[in-house]
Amino acid sequence: MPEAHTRTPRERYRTQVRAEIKEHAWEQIAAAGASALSLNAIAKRMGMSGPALYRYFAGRDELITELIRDAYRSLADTFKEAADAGADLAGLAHALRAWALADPHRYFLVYGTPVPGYHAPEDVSEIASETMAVILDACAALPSDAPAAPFDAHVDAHRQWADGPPPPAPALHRALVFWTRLHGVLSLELAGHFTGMGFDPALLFAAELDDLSEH
Amino acid sequence: MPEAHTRTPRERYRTQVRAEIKEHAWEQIAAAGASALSLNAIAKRMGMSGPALYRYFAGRDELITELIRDAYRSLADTFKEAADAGADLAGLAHALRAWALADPHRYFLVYGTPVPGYHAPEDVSEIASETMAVILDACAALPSDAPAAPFDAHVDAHRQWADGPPPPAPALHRALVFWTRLHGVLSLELAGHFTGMGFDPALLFAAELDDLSEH
DNA sequence: AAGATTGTGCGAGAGGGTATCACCGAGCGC
DNA sequence: GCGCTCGGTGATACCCTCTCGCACAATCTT
Repeated sequence: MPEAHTRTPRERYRTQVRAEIKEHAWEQIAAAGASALSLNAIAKRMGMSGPALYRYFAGRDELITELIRDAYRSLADTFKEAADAGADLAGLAHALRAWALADPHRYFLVYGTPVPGYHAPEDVSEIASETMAVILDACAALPSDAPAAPFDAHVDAHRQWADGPPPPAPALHRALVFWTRLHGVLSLELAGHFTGMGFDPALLFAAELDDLSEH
Repeated sequence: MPEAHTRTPRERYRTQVRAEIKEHAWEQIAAAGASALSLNAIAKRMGMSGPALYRYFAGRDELITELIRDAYRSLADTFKEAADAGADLAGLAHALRAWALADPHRYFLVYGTPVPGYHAPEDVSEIASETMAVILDACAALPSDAPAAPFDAHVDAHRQWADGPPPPAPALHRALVFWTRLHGVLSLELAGHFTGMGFDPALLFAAELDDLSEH
């Protein structure tokens, strides 16, 4: 993290404390999950009183939203870095897997059980589409020898995109398949649904990736 | 639900109240998610005092565990019914999708973000393996013209199964692919990650299923 | 039928959580 | 240097889980 060269010392202190709060929040999430995040506990660990944190975050929801935003941002940056380094789909897949394994709770903050009342702010879905754009670019770079499945025709018929021109149907299909298959393996692995089955999830991930490349 | 032919009227009353509590719990989960489940709120809605519920469930954890158990049981029964009705893999897939869409929160109780401290009781993982067994049976019934991927060799080398003889590697591989791919589409759809992309998730699900059948 | 027993619900209360409030004190901009 | 804004605190209200002792009613036993 580069030194935020903010104007006043107060602002600098403020951003610093905010960052420290988020750090403790991540630790707490790693220890007991996002639902057990407690502002009070964070305050106590920082040697502050409970209500003091409300000077920095409007409430628990805002803090969690910020963490979610950071998680999305981190994933998008990871993908962009990999793409800038010339990674193809396999490279992106490995970057995704490494990112997920590095902090499973961060992964679940992005792709885990949604909270019914919660609606992600605008910029979060924007960051999500950044991530999707990287995958789409990698897919568009591939020859489209796919036999034009009925799904592609459907996409062609219903294409509507948040902003900008919609991607070609085969590339979108490929990107969706990439995304959903890898997420399928990763999320079940991280949730521990493969334990006791006696195989290495990494190899199942690799097998799915191979199948994606051949197809 | 068949009338539980319990002996004493008291036992009958007890099971009835327990069932009613669970019903209200499901409603509350549907409204605000599992993390917001409140014994107090359930008690108030049932016209009882807070502590009264502790006569029926040892605590919040036990209630949630019971709900999770019911969810697993419901999924396993759905699969078994479909299999008994002669469903092939496609039939199982549609049964799974229908089950998931009927109550997304139930799906996330099974396959959603895990709670760090929580460990599923023995019988829950047993029910989970019942579900897996149905998929495996359907996979074993298919001709294995797969080209013996390296993953299959790995499974052959490391086969160890909870109980009973381990399944043949190609069938297990097929079952895992079936499971992970459909879960990948379903979980992202239910979590709302496809909203705003302008395509019908059902068709993506169908496309993945087609690919599974061809392969 | 009457007593003993067991199950059931209740109020009180401990302990912890979110969030708001008025109130200080210290550092900052002028 | 002065005023003002910002950061921190204790008090407080309200919610939650969960425990305890007590009262009441239904059941079982004699």
